Amino acid sequence: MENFEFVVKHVCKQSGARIGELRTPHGVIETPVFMPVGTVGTVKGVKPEELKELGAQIILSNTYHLFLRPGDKTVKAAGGLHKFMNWDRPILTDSGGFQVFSLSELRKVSDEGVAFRSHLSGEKFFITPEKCMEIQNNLGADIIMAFDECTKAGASYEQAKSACERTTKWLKRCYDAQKNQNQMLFPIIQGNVYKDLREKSLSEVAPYARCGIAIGGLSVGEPKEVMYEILDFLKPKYPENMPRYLMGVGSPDCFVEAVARGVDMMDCVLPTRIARNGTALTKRGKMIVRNACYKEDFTPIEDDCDCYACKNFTKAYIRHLICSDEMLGAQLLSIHNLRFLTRLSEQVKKAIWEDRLLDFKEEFLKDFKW
RNA sequence: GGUUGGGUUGUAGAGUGGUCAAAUACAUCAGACUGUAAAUCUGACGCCUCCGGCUUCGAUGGUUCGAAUCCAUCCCCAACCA
Repeated sequence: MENFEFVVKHVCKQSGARIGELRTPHGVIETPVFMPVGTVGTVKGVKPEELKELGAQIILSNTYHLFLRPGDKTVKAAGGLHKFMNWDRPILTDSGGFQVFSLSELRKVSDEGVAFRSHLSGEKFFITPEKCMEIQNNLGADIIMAFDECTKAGASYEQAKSACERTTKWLKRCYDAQKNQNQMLFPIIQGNVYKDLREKSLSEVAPYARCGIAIGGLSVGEPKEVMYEILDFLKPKYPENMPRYLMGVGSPDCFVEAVARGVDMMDCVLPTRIARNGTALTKRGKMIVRNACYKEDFTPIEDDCDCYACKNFTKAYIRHLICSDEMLGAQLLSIHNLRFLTRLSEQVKKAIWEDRLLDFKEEFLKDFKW
């Protein structure tokens, strides 16, 4: 795969965390990286130029959502997702595997695939691994994800085992169906909180990994400590020379904890979602800017933040926008929250270069309350 | 000055003898949010020593076992007529 390459630039002597560079057809991604989520081909409330300004290197989109609307064929006709949404940096599309989990009321899983009822119209669709690859080929993201079965927190061993087996079988079918040299397929490890299943899943899935491997089925409701334990368990077992992508994580504390456990890539809806609901990320934890105590607080969300919102607006103003249901409030908080994560990733990278990530983690978590 | 309608817990607005501390909406306050069915959802919203008690429905007085609801007087508001 000459279009993709991952190079480890440095390994933190203190933590084992890595600095890496992942080359893709749309540019190089420096890891560890936080990837903003733009489910339907837009990071809600944030323009592409703003994403670039705040340091987003790659964004996520979703197979299931774009398949339903506007349709992958339409995106293809537009010239692919990059052109359609005017984003020339790398894109990763999730496979719809997470929707197998989150839309559990609207779907039925079988070995052949997943029967979905559209959450928009109720119309029935059947998504197979092959169909999933076809859609993702049409969308044209740089990194595409295997179609997996994600289990919920509290799933029984049997359920988790069955989901793992299915995920492996589906991966083989995805692999056979994926022919596009400009798209890198990431396999996904499942196994819920069961270490033997995680290990088995990893060993079954790793042979299919060419330039990246993903850890799925975490941060779905289990305690953070349990997630950290699984990451610790997996850390020495990954295949060499490829980035590890922890799917759906996370909050700033989880981001730092995961990088310290060898994770290179993460994505999460949290920063943009809580922004729309009136909450800002700060180094002390979350700040509910909507709260009355900021009514006449004419200072920025964070004094030392370099984002557009902090450089130009006060908490009192943003609170006013949020309370007035003005869309600019959500936009400004989204920019701030995403910048918070990209800035955090920059700080983390610096600490790795300096071989002091564990020190940084301790310092960061000392003040950060979640 | 007259006629009519009306004054209900922040606002609007139900309720017209007991099941009413009083529907509902909005506002307000607080919380949640982790591969986005989320610009969504949850809770609180008279007071208290809160599995119980206390004080409320313009004011005062009355009828009644019992009143936000019925009667009397007064105060205020709106529309219209002079």
